[in-house]
Amino acid sequence: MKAFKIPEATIIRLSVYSRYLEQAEKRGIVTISSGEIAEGVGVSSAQVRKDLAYFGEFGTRGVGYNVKDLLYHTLKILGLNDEWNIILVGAGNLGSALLSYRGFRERGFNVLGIFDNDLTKIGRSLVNLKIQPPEEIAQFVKENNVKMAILAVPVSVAQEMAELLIKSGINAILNFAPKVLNVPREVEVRNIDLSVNLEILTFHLGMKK
Amino acid sequence: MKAFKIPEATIIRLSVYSRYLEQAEKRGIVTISSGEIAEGVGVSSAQVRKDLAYFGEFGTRGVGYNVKDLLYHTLKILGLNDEWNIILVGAGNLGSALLSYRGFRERGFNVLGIFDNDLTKIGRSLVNLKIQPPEEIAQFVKENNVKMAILAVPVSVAQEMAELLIKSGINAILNFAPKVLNVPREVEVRNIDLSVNLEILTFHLGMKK
DNA sequence: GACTGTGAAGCCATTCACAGCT
DNA sequence: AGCTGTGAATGGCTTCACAGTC
Repeated sequence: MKAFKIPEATIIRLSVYSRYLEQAEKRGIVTISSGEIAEGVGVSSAQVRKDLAYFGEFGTRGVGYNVKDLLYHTLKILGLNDEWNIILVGAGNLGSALLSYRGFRERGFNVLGIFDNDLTKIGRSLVNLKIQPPEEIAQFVKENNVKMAILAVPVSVAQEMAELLIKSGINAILNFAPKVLNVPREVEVRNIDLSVNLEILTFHLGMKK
Repeated sequence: MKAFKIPEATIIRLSVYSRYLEQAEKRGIVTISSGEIAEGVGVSSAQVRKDLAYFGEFGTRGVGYNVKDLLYHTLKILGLNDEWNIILVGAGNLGSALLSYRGFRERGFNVLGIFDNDLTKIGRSLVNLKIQPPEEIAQFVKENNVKMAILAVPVSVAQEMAELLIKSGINAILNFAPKVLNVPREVEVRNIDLSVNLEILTFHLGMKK
């Protein structure tokens, strides 16, 4: 169970399997094969089995996997059996949208606080939450057991805000600023770079001519 | 169509190098080494050289790369020497935010049209653009030379909208719906799955205990 | 001396193929 | 007979190390 090095790609797929299993459970499916999961999420069945094998033996040979059971295990592996309190830093367009993104709520992520250093925004409310100044982050994080933050600020202040977050006790950041954040090794960072994703598409379009 | 098989990871990094070079050029830097680029974007210098080598020889041994020249080449490789007209499908929270995201504009992407199938939204304006019904997509795409679309709709209509886009002549889609889209092989799709990214973080946080 | 470009080596992830269960 | 779990083979990306150039 405590496997050593697990490919990042495996974790990504595990998250996708997990959501697929949720749907399958809702549709009342009791047993599912690696082939059916594979079909549903667009990978090979060997890939599904290999990915799951990093964490244990969840299936029955000749039969398949019990949907409910496998869903439970994938959620547990991903750390989703409990809910997560998160904060949002940056109340601009992107931040506001993320706040009302239903997908987070559905997977157990609660945005409890919003922070922005724009004085004109502080005190205003966004979806029932008052925008607070960055100085409040440290206390808020302690009081509300927050481990993760979504960073949706301009590049110019991204590094500075990341450092403030880390000093405040945050140890995982989902960063939307198109900039490589410099953080201590023990802090987890995932970057979502919107332009890069469009540029990969233009690259491929260019190749086709 | 020249290069053989170029790793997706190389394209992603190329996009990052490109933006880094833009900054370097703005700061007036004329020559730059693979080591400096590497340092700036958080990869190894060998990686930088290898990535660039897929596309040609852009540097001078013993000297480094000319910033302006290399920037030009990276933009060209990515297909960014021209601007791109794109459309947005889905005028919900996420769609609205993406519309006002400055990063797209800065890299030459113009959102020219917004479409949504919510009748209460149609006709309303978002950042100077009138929201149009999906039936208009086909004509709009033809008239405005649109090749790419951003898809920010609920999972329930994502596949259907993707098919409409493809029928309308779109051949690259940036998909935000957490669902695997079924599309013909010649259509390029990139998925940005916000929840998956948070879940990778929770996985890693779980591992640390 | 400094830095690029690149074959070779090393490493990691995916696919194959089949033994092992039910 | 059907499907999982997994060692072995394959394929692909990254790192190494150095020859080549300025």
